[in-house]
Amino acid sequence: MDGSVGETTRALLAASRALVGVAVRSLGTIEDTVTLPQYRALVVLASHGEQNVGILAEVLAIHPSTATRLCDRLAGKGLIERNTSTESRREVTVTLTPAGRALLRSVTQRRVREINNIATRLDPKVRRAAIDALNAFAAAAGEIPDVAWKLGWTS
Amino acid sequence: MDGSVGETTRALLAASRALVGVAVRSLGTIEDTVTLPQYRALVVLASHGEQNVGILAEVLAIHPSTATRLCDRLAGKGLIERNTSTESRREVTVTLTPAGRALLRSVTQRRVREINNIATRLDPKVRRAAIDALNAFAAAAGEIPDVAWKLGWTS
DNA sequence: TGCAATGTTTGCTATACTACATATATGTCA
DNA sequence: TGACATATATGTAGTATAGCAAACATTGCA
Repeated sequence: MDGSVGETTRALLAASRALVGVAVRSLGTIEDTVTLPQYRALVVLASHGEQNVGILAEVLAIHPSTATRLCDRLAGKGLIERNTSTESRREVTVTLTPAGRALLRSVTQRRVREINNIATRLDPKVRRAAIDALNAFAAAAGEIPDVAWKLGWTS
Repeated sequence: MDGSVGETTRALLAASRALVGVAVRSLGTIEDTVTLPQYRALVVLASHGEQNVGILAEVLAIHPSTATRLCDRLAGKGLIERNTSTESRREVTVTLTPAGRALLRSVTQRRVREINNIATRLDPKVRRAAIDALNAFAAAAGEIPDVAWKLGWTS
């Protein structure tokens, strides 16, 4: 135990497994409501506000026509709403509906609840140290050009 | 800043986003080789050794017939091998091939590399604290009945 | 006005996942 | 041996993702 990078990496890898597990379980709630690509689209809309179909496609790295049909299904489920853009009548603006927002909220809530659950079990002294360490880590990670939000995995 | 649970949760949530982002990017490498369900199957085989098709189906929570065809595709790609079980000739044992193992290794390596990259940027003192905090977190998380490995997200 | 560029949708095709019902092979027990 | 249970595979069918090509609507500019 010397605080070397290697040891930190090992610890982070272990924490990574745990936190990814939490993230996956939080998605379990909605897996029969929306598919993963659909969920990703919702996350993009939540974090970046309403978008054109084209922008959405670009962000998700899918073909515009695929985005159209993905929106078909999300709209069919009442999770998004399509409106003609106010700026240009050929553009279609996609917005989260209250139901879509609620779905995302339920995922985050579940995630927070579980993380909170785990944090409660930490020794107070360790917990104090964890805050600084984890914030520092998140900050350091943030310096990397972040594409994860594109994939809808970050919330 | 009082070291309360809420603050820890916030920090963990931030770290979670960062680490999940890392995990997702590490999967990006292989996304045109295997699908997510296929990857999950490989992870199960890696972490739990060779399995029957039936057990695999159960662990992945999919129908046995779905597992059969998933194995068809993985075998077609040379990532797994099917053999008649030594115990019973009606059972089929599924094993990772060296190629399958290599694929998983490449994902983990990419993950380690990126985490290492981030860890390097941490202040040595913080890094020291991070090790303890994250190990404690991973340990605390481990006490929860963990189903994440079922989903193939933990490695 | 007419024509090119832009944004979205639709037609088509292919692959994968999914399950249910059924078939086949094997094991087990009476 | 014969009947039943178990393990896997195959037939069939529905849904989602995905991309390419083509149609369509709209914008903007010459």
